[in-house]
Amino acid sequence: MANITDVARLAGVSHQTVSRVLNNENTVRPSTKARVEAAIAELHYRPSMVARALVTRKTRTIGLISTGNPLYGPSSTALGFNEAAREAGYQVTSASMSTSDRGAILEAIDVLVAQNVEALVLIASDVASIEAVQDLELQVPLITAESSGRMGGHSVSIDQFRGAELATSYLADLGHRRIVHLAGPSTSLDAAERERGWRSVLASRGLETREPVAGDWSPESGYAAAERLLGGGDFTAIFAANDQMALGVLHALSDRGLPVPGRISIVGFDDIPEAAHFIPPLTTVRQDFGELGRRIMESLLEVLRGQEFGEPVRTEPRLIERASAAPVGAGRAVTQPIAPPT
Amino acid sequence: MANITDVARLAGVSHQTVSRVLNNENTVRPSTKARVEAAIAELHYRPSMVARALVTRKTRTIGLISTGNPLYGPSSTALGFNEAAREAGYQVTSASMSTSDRGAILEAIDVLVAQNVEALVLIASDVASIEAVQDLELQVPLITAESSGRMGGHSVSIDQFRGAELATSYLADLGHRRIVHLAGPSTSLDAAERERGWRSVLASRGLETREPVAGDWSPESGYAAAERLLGGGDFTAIFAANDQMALGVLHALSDRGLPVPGRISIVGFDDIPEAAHFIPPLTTVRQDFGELGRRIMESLLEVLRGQEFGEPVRTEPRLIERASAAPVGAGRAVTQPIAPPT
DNA sequence: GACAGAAATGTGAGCGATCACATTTTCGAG
DNA sequence: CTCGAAAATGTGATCGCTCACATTTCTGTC
Repeated sequence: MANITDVARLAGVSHQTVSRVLNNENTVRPSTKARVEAAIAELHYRPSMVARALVTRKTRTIGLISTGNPLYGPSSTALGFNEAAREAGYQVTSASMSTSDRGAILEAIDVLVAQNVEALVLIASDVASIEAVQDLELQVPLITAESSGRMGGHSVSIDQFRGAELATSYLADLGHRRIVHLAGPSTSLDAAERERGWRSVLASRGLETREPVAGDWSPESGYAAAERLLGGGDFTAIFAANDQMALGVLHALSDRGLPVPGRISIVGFDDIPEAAHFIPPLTTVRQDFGELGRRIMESLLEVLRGQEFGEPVRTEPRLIERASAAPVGAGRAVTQPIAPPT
Repeated sequence: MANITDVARLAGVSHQTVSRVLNNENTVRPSTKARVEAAIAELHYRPSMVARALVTRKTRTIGLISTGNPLYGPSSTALGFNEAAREAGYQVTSASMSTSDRGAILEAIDVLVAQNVEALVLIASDVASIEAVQDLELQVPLITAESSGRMGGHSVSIDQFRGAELATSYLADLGHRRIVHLAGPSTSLDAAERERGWRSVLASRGLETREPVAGDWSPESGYAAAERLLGGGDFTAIFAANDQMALGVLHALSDRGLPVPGRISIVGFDDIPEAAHFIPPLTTVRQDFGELGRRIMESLLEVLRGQEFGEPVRTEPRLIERASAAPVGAGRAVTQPIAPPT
């Protein structure tokens, strides 16, 4: 590979002039600039980012850490972020891991920092991940996609609390008085926010609050949770903390012959691409993950340009009405606890 | 940040000795090694990967390009790859894009190569992406996750053809004689392989082959395709090229009151986490995407160690039996073309 | 305790760019 | 023309490390 000196020699100028052309400083005479560019083209020269990074101390690279399984939400956020970063001229070095192990996260951060990333982004909503980075002394800014506010200004998120309010109010407006919650795992901050939103609406409307049952986001856990919910007493609506669990619920109710929304209404969360084709199509809370990813990059750019972290950026989700929730009494309400199948 | 000279000074040795400790060459006396390590710890020293890369010309970085929407398959593959890479001491710089635009791909490769990645991985199954890289003259090895064999030895994949055979044979063994195919987009190499597998089984068993209807992987397209399929004539089974489209089919059939698998059996492809909770639970072909990602890294390591590309690595998918396919005639077969709803 | 050979450590150059500053060239005004 | 300021270009140091080779310090043997 040719280097800057080779180009300089061929163009008959000094290496510094080549450097000036490379960084298009406008103190180079058009005629020399043309000569240099010709030499660059002839040698197929590409400046070494590594050498440049060594002296400028800028790698134009951002470290992206993501934990947990490759779910639709985080994956979409990562994609949105990645595209926005590339557009802004940044590279993204990603460290993905299926665990949220503190040691693994710190190790990944260490490697990224050693590689001189200019900033870190953490896409993860579980307490373990957030806590792992919370009080870290870092040389570079770190932003999380996290909605509880625990990271102070260093976060960009979709308002999970608001989303849960939307879902729960919608069900309450439909006349449901007993709205149970299928919560996400207790390790998830987003899950906690969603539960909080649900509780808040129930409380403000004076509705009974039954202790929620928690799943782990998977359809399996949704299925299992539905059985526990059904064994636990009377209700007409379920607010599930994500669409996958809602699917499990749909399945469980179908297995028992309980019509949705005839007897039980369901609202999910996320609006995954499948949700519109669940049977029945799922009413859910849509989060624009791509947008979230782009916003993260925007915030990061501000910080990288020297601005202080401002208020946490928080965007609003929105309710998508489909067919899984209906006015209470549209079918017969479940009035008795239902025994599990024998 | 401290540099190698600072450490050397504090430890009372030369920078070269520090370098030796860093690269744990065993020509350093244990006592000096300990002194150096103490100095490293005291200064919180971390060697600059950038400086190291400049001289060794090795960045220990791999460029990962992925195109298209964040589907379960590619995302899982990327995760598996990322974890394997980290374990092997490599970083992953990823360029994800929702398009498969040739220009965008070449641009991304250019940026990655300029950054001195040691290898490139392309996770994409559409013709455009593969063609974009197919005849590229690159300084670094490039591996694709691609099953058609178009990339020669430079690919690692799950045998899509075999998976389709599995699905189709399963339906045929169940007694189905008219098995239609809901294909993936014509731009997808994987889709082409799946269709080829379906055709192959049909041909070898002397079964009628109806022209498949193509979707775009989305549940919406599955729904629409089901309607076209139903309008097109008689059949008792559908092999859908992926689970999401199978979901759309399930939805369409449910809307028409056609029982699955009573009248129509369905087999999908991928085994996404939701598939087990579709109504009915979907019989499908499972691909181990995480494994695929790890295999890609394995192959890459061999190449990076100087071995030649060998035969393309090809792993087998496997059929997961659930409830969406049943022996023909378990319900009444559809004998007349069904008019679309008015 | 002298010596050779091995083991341990040190020295200076160089990777490929940018930075700070020095030097040369150009251009317009008098 | 000459002069001086502005524009254009050049020079050498430097970023933080590894490489190649030089030098010093240990060993063990006689």
